[in-house]
Order: sequence, then C-alpha cells, then structure tokens
Amino acid sequence: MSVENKDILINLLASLAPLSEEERQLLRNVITRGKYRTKDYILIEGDVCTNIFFITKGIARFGLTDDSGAESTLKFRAENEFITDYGSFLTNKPSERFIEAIEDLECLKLDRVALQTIYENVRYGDRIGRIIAQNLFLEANQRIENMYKLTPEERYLRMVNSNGKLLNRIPQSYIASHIGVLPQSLSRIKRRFMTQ
Amino acid sequence: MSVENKDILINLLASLAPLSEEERQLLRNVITRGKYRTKDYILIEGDVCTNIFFITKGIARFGLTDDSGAESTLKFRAENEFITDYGSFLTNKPSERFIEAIEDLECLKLDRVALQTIYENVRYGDRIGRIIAQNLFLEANQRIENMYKLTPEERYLRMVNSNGKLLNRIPQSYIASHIGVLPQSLSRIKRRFMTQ
DNA sequence: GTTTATAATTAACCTGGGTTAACTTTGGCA
DNA sequence: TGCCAAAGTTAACCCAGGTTAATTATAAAC
Repeated sequence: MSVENKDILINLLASLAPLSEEERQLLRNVITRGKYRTKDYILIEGDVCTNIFFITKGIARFGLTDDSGAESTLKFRAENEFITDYGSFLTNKPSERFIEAIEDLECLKLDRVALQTIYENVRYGDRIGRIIAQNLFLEANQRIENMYKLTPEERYLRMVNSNGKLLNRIPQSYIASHIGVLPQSLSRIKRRFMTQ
Repeated sequence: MSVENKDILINLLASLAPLSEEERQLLRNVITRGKYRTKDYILIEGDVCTNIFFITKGIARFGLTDDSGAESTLKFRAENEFITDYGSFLTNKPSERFIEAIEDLECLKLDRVALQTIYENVRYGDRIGRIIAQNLFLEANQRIENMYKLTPEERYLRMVNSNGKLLNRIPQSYIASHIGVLPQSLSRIKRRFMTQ
C-alpha cells in the first residue's frame, strides 16, 4: 500500500470540484490509512462513527441489528467505494450500525477533523461535501424505493443480475440478510426458481 | 400571504450559514410562492420534481405507488417543513413519488435555477446546500432504521405517541399506508390493543 | 485424509398481514 | 333532516416468510 493510492481518492474528490496543488497536499496530510482482517468490525454498534472509509482493497458489509438480535445487511461495498455510518458521523451520536470486513480490507480514512479542515480551508470544500451528502442521500433513497417496491424474491433476482461477480465473494447468509429474509427462506426462494 | 413570510424561510437558511443583506434580497427574488387545494397533486409520478417546497400552511403527503398500484405514504409534512422529491430534483429524472395536498396548502418554492443561483452567488451557498442535503440524508436514514427495526404495530404506536395532534388531521387510510399495511390491517392492529 | 465446526438446505408447523367481500359509520350537501 | 358516497370496520380464507429442528454440504484444523 503506497502513498500514491491516496491520490485515487484525491482525484475522485477533484472530479467533484476544482482542487489546487496546495489543497491536494493538504488532503494528503489529512487522509490516513487502515488495514483490517476478515471478520474485523471497523465499526461496532454503540460507538460513534468517526471515519469515512474509502475502500482500496476487499469487501465490507454494512448492517444493523434489530431488538431481537437479528442482523440485516444494508449494503456491501468493495474497491473504490465509500463506506461509513454517515448518520452517526454527522450527528456524533452512537451508531446503530456495524461495518464488518468480509475480506481483508485496506482503506483510506477521513475523520471528522479532516472533513472540517476541508470545509474551512479548501475553496470548494463545502461543494465537495454537498455533492457527497447528495450522493449518500440518493443511495438511501434508492434503498427505500427498493424496500417498498420489491419483494424479497425480486430483490434476489436484481442482486444476481447486477452484482454477479461480487456475489461469489459473499456468504449466502449475508445475501439473505441483505434481501430481507432468513437463510432458510433464501433457500426456498432459490428452489422456487429451479423447479419451474 | 404576505411577502414577509419569505423571510421565515430566509431566516431558517440564515441559521445554517451567514447571509448578507444583499444575499437576502437575492433570495427574496428567487423564492416564489404557490397555493394549492386539498387533493391537489403538487408532484405527480413520472414528472421531474423541479421544486423544493417549504410549507407555510396546511399538510402534504409524500408517497409512492408500487407495481400493483398500491400507494405507500412515506411522510407527512406540515407548516415550516420542507417537502420535495429531492432524488428527482437532484438527478433531473422523472419522479417515482407523488406529493398530495391533504389540506389546502400555501408554500414557498425554490426551483433548480434558484438553487444554482444560490450555489454560485451566495458566499456560503454550498454550505447551506450541504447542510440541507445532510438533513435529508438523516431523514432517509431514519426511515430505513424505522423500516428494519419496527413492526407495523410498533410504527403505529410511535406515530400515536409522537405526532398526536397531526394525527387527527390525517385520514386512517393514509396512516395505514404510512405504517405499511392496508386499512383493514390497521383496524385489526387497533383492535388488538383494545382487547388486551 | 480424517475430524470437526460452520454454512446451507430441507421439512413441518405457525403467524401476521393480504385478499375479498359484507357491514357500519361518518360527513358533506341537497 | 335525510340521502348518499366515502371511509372505516369486521370476518373468512390464503400465503410468504418465520420458527424450530434435523440433515447435508463445505471448509477449516489437525
């Protein structure tokens, strides 16, 4: 993991609004790096989420646990994608979500101080922040759409059709918890397709 | 409805970041007003949502229709609250949501051009936009939490306990569609509480 | 390569909300 | 005041997914 990969993230930010060379250097200074192993939790429910993670290697799972202890997986994220509990990050309140490495992970990290530095010292910092917040809104919005308009069966089909390659790297039980059913029910759903 | 009530919205925006007197005047010029009657749709599915509405009087209902034609109510909004399909507004794509006036409505409106003007000409315009996007994210996030962690029964109880006064202004069938069941099922749920 | 824990599947039974349809209440208005 | 359409409730039946538990498959460990 070289220093250069910070530039992957910096270039992504620069695609949202202009960044000067000094501003890029400032970003290199506030971005930190992290390495985690499969099954590590990079965020645990009850802790405040203090980082926005940008994945450079591996897969992470973002989810929540309901009162009866059952887990739901809200999303999977892989290389060149962000993952964070942005709700907890923004409000500074304990997270009701967890983030688990389901493969060994390498990440770039922006913490709250880094973000504040960007908002105050980068000319278009607020614009970058606005666009990121907008994108996170759109993602949450899409999830709501998905929950209201699709059955578990349809969600499974969509998943198979869209993330084909990613699917092989993810255990069935997590896929089940992502489409909103128990592993037993996912087996039933799959069987329904085979026998017709 | 006097010009002065534009200042309610302007003051709200000024609470997010500093606004000069010239900037306030610019806002007065880009904010427009609208009046609608009960059962009017101020946004229809399939149309692009071109406005952010700020309600100064009345109640609106925000929802979607699934493939089978069943409506779900995602939220109710009343005086001094925003309502818009921010997803459609941001992407300029046809909305998959509707907004219905369930009482006579008076609104202030910001369209896409107005927002762009603010981002380009108001010193902290992007900051205001960032904070609004963040708040809309938090709201969507809360809804997801609610859907995963609560049963329809629990959602009903929460609604009764939190929006007590608003509840009397909203028909049962809309309340049912907000907690995610049919009116028949809401009747059953209410009965479960009475007989125990 | 055999053992052992873990993940995935299958089966039998249960339950909450959907579906359909009849009945009752409410509210607008003639 | 009475009529009628719309809203709300009740009831009988259905079904997808939950629950519990046994079985099979997979992968990790020795």
